[in-house]
Order: sequence, then structure tokens, then C-alpha cells
Amino acid sequence: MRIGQLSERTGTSRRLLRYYEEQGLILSDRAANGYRDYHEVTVDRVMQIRGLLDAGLPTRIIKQILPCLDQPRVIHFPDATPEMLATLEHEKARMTERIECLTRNRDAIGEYLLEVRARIGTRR
Amino acid sequence: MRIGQLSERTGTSRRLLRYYEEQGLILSDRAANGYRDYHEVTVDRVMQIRGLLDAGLPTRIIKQILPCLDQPRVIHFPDATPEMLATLEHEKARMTERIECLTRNRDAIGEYLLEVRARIGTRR
DNA sequence: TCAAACCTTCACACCGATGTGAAGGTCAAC
DNA sequence: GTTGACCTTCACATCGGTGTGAAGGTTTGA
Repeated sequence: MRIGQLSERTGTSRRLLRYYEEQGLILSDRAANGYRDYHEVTVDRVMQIRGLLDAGLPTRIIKQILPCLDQPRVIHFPDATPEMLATLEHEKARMTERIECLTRNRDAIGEYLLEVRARIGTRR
Repeated sequence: MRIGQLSERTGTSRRLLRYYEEQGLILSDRAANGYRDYHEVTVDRVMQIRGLLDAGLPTRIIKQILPCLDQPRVIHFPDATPEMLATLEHEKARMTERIECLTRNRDAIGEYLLEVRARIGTRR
């Protein structure tokens, strides 16, 4: 599929799709005329990238995480250096911290909303 | 406490503390000489802000969330307009999405690491 | 009284993610 | 064959979070 369709299906501007490619997050074949040609699977990949970006990860880190997300799993052995494994472990821990922070604060919002609505319910 | 101590205790540059204040995320009293004077509770507040920023929330949203985090809970009724409640509900949902995205991807990293280490364990 | 270590405001600069537009090539349909 | 909708690259712009440094005031301690 071409960039316009990928853009539409992922809700991501063409500009950003080219940017993600430049950053090594997605790949494209090229048609004879130079147009980018994307695999079907790229749709999911872009969604994953969007989610991680939205969750605060920079493209540099996302790029390192992506090999973990292939399904079925393919181990790229050149990537599996001890440093890379340590980086992944570290990022995994940071993600857990983020999850805990988000969960705590989301739950606090939930309780706040409950209480506000309870008070409104009593016409105060 | 003054800005230097707050900076040290939160691991946040003075520059950023002033920025957060400018964005309405924290408050300070002023001493007679113009120096900022922070409440003890500001330490936790700053940590919360850092966590949320790191999790991808912009200061604009964090500012709206902060009233939910007071302990014990204080309902600021002027803030509790229907629009604000809708905004909070919306942000709560977005936070849940982020949590799910981070959890999925973190778990995928975990499985990848397990598999890589298993293979290394078998000297392959 | 002087130096060091604070503090103030202001301004310019960077970086990453993103928008926008120019200048031009390709292709499908009329 | 011209029009319109696509695509290409390139470049400049914006925005939010952050660093840095200038120019100057305050406090503390030798």
C-alpha cells in the first residue's frame, strides 16, 4: 500500500510516516517510480509506535524495543549483545515505573470523580 | 524551603521549577527579599509532575489533573464544571490506554528477554 | 569588607515531534 | 493532453520541555 492509504488507516500524517522511516522505525519498499510501498503489517507497527510515543518514549528507544515485538518472535542475534539486553532490561523497568505512576494518578482521578459526583448527587 | 533545596530534593533543575510555576503547576510564597519559599508538600508535588511528564502528559493536562491529587481530598467547586469533569474523564481514559500500551509492550520485552536468555543458556 | 553561594529576571538556544509549503514527477480519467 | 490526485525531496517553522548564561541583588561567614 502507498503512503496515503497507510496515513489514512493509521491516522498519521504522511510527514510523520516519512519521519518514522527516517528514524528507522518502519521500512518501505519502493515502486519503480519511487513511491513508497508498505506491507500490510506496517499498519500495526505504526499504531504501536504511536502508542509508545504517546506514552513518552522517544523514537530512539522505540527503535530498540521494536525487535521484541515481532510475532512470531525472531531473535536478531547481532542485536542481542549484553549491552542491548541491559538496555532492554532498563527500559522495561522504566516502563513499569511509568505504568505505576499512571495507574496511581488515574485511580486518584477516578476517586475524585466519584466523590464530586456523589456531592452533586446530594444537590450540594 | 528555597529553590535550591527543592531542586536538590527532587532532582529537578531550578530552571524547571520556575518553569513549572510559570505553567501553574506549583506555587511558592515569596520571602521579603523576593526569594521563592516552598511548602514541604511541594516535594511530592514535583515528583508527581515529573512522573506524569515522563509518561507523556503535557503540563496543560497535568495542571488540570493536579486538583484530584490533594490528600485529604479537597473539592474545588469552581473547577468542578461539567466540562472539567468531562475533560478529567477523557484524560482518565487516555491514561488507561497508555497503561495498556505500556503493559503490552513491556510484557513483550519481558518475553523476548526470557527467550534470548534461554537460547544463550543452551550455548547457541 | 570581601568572597562564595545563594537568589532574581530575562533571553537566547537546543532537541524531538510535528506542520506546512515549495518545486517537481506520476498516473488515472475525462 | 490536460486536470487533479497522488507521490517525491527539501527546507523552514512551531511548540513544549530543557539548558545556559548574563546582569544583578542578598546572605553568610572568614
